[in-house]
Amino acid sequence: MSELSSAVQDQSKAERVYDELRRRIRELTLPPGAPLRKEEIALEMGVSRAPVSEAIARLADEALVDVFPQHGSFVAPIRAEDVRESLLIRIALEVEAIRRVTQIADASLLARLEDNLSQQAAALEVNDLAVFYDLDEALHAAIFSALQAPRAMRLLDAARAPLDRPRRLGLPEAGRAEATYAEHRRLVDSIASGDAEFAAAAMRAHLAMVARAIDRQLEEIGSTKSALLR
Amino acid sequence: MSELSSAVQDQSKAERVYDELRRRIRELTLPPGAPLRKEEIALEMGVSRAPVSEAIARLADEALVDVFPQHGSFVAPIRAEDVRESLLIRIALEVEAIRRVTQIADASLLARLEDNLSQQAAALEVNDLAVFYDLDEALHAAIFSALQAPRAMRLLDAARAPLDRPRRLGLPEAGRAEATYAEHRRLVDSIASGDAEFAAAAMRAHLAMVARAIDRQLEEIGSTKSALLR
DNA sequence: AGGTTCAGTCTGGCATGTTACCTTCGCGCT
DNA sequence: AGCGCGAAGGTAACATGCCAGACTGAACCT
Repeated sequence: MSELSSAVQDQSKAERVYDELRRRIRELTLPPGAPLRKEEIALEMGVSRAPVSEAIARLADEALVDVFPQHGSFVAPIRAEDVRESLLIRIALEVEAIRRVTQIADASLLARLEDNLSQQAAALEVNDLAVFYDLDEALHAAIFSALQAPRAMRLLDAARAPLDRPRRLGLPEAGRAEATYAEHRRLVDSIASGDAEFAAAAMRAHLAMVARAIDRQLEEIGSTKSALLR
Repeated sequence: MSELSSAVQDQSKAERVYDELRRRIRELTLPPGAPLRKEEIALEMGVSRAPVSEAIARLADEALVDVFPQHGSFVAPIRAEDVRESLLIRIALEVEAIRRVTQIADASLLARLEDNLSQQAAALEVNDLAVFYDLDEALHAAIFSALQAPRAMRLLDAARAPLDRPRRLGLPEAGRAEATYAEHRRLVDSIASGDAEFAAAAMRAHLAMVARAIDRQLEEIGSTKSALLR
């Protein structure tokens, strides 16, 4: 048995459980409020309760899970305050990041960003929103990765997770993807310009639009599926 | 027995171990490179290895501890890259925070900030740098706490921890405390002005000075106590 | 003598048993 | 019938035992 599992074990079991649970929560396969029974999860994933506990502890850090000691662990409801706070963190990190990246951007980075933008345009052409969103995430990640700041990038990723759920719950808005593309276009152009203040303003404007979209989605969710909120 | 321990146990054992280890690492009681033997720590703190493991995992998240699987856990060396990244995170969060706080600051907050500044002046008067630094931290915390963003505040706290060690290791610089006080004075004034851009610039300037001071300390340490760095 | 292999020892990761606590539900008391 | 109280079930937190991988050092081979 161990020969097979060791082949997969480039990451620890706790890490695998963490990744899997996180994915399910972000995709709403595990909906807000769902109980996380450690025993059950351990059984399903073929591990013991210990790595499951560690995974849940990490998810609790990211506000994706609520742990009530001696009572139970549950997928966290979508709390407006958590979403606001995640946005604050995201804005802080991404605005500072683009400021710095603008000053160190080289041709190779700009080429990668342009390539991503082309793919975004192609995805829009065929109206594939799932791919478009992946590219959206990839663009932001590409900008950030130029900083060589893995820990900060992890924080950004953690901050983005709670923002995924309202987006997936709400209906896609007509024209929003096209508007997003235009904002991304401006982001890349502003990086190419080399003007940090200009780039920061572009990022801030972009994320303000993201914030407004999420607000509308929260409202939409609140009026129909309030059970998921609290 | 349980009556006594339950009285203390407003926080879990894992949390107590975490707090204690973190304190020792920040104060350099546990110097960079020191091995963290779980068994030993568990024995000393009167708990089992499980909560110690959880504490160490959390410290590894904050880059205060390096874990080498199947080999050992050690207090992380002071890595220039970690310090740089922590500063990036700190600047990002604090600049964004002061922008927002400036827009929502009320008289009560300003009064608290002014009170803190008075105490800073008093501490400088009697040349008590330890108290001055506590007040420094408290001032930043007071600004941030106005945001009602506990998770972001935790991130900020985590980002500050790696910056403590170079400061404590290096010699205090003549006049630096006085200069810091002046920068703090400008920070509070800029918040009172209500101009978010101005306040952000003041915070950025302040943290740039902090960064330069830390850089000098890193250099000083590097030339004399390089064992602690790598 | 130098290099290599292999056993010993130490470590963290994981499995599993135990404990203490919180919730709930049902029984008994008023 | 209503209300309080206590027992039971379920949970996270913790204790403890076990295992596999990584370094170390010594013996052996070249």
